Amino acid sequence: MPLKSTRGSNYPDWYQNVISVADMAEVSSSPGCMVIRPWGYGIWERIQRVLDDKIKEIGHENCYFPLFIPLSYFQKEAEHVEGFAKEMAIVTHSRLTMQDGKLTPDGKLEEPLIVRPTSETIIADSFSKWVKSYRDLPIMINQWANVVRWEMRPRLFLRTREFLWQEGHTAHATYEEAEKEAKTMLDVYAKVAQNALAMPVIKGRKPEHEKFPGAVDTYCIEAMMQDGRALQAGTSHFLGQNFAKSANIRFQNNEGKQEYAYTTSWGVTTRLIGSLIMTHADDEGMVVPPKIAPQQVVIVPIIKDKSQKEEILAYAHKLASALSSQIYDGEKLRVKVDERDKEAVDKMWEWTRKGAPLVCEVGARDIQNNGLMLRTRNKINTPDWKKVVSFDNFVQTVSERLGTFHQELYQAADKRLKENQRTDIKTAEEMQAYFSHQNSWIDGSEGKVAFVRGKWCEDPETVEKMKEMKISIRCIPEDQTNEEGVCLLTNKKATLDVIYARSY
RNA sequence: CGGAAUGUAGCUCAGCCUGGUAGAGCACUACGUUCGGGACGUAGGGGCCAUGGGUUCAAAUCCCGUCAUUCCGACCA
Repeated sequence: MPLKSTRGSNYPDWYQNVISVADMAEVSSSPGCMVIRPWGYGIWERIQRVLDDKIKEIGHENCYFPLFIPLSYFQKEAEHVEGFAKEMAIVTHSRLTMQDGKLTPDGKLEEPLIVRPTSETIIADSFSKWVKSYRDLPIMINQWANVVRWEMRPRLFLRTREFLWQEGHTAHATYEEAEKEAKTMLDVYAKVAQNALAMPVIKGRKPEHEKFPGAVDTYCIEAMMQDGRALQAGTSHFLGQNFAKSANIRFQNNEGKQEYAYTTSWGVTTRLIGSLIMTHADDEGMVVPPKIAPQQVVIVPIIKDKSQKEEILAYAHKLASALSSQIYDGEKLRVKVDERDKEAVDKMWEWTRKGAPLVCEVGARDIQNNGLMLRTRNKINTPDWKKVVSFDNFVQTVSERLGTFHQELYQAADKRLKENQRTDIKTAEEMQAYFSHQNSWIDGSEGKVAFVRGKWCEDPETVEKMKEMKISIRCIPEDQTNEEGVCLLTNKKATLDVIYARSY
């Protein structure tokens, strides 16, 4: 029995269904916010672990900055404040008092505090104190935190008022070094997306009108969702000297002269979990890539007769312990025996909907044969879904099976990305015709909309045109052909290659 | 923040038009039958009908306000 809504019947509803049946998150009673449930948070913890290791490998250190930022800090960088002004949560009072039987805010603050939507301004303030000499540079820090942006139309994982992220901030002595840092971090994001999340991405740079407020250059990775929309899965900004000048991050160079530092910032958010769902989930629920699955193998005991319970559980634990000593992706396998007092089938389907990669059923028959019944999540509804495997064979091959699982997820997503990225659209008229369709599940049939790779002339008038077509330039990809062609919005001569799409 | 729709049990919804103080299915609990099956039977628990006000002898039902959710738009990771 598939979900209430499928990808084909109602894509947005399907997305919410997956989150709900997989117990990943729910809408909170606190408006616009989400509760991230253990299975969803477990995935986030795995992503954190993988990414945190990479961030530290490069030489960044974790630290923590305040949640509250004085209002005046935002006034220092004009572009920055303009970009965020419309979506800020502002603390104006410090206590409640009872007035006419109603709790009323009282103790008005001298200066209102902003609940951080991002921390460039407050971190730049610290950087200015930390940096005196070129010998103090570079500064390379990162923080795992929550941020608040007052969204008017929330969607679980994709757009909520509060979300979790990692934000890295660095300061460097030279333009080149800072720019290289921004690009290095983009590479890290792309690799983590591909290697851990099994999600292929397109690396590129944002056009001028899509840049982060206050940035010189914004780099990004863009992924293709199953309805052909683009989702920005990570972003890295080269901030030039903009924030250094507004916060006075200056240092003395080796010639004794004062110079402004060059800064960067980069981040990924819990939105990645949304992208994971729309990359891998199917009409039966979630499918979690093994490297970030909280449980990679779940063992469900089949107990028909209570007298067999002890023996079957002992066998299940023997299997779990044998599997746990196996190594996949440099770590011991994460294995769970589901001992809850529930029907075995119910448990099996629950793990299917949650998307645990491998589910093993073990019962009396398996003890007899020294085997197990293996269900491989991504093969659901195919002949390879259910297989009887011997105990020893499974223990020996489990890491390889998880590796294959990851590969298959990646290949399916990569195939979708390649097959739905049109490069044969050559005129503004063809472009209009292509984007005349609504986005819907790209199931290989005709009339589907996804990405178009083509030319852009950079004229300001194209921005309005794209708004009308409800599309945007997702990025200017790294691999430019440098051949002259025709702009897909104006038919004017153009050489810049861009990715056009609708987006989340 | 603009437009539309919706708000009744944990979930999906009926009841509202034509006022008379609550229903179904699923889920949950117990017992039983089954079960490597996305079961079945019997019994049971659970709702001051989003919220505040108004009309009325009487409001889930009619009227007004507020809040929330979903979809569309603007904005955004």
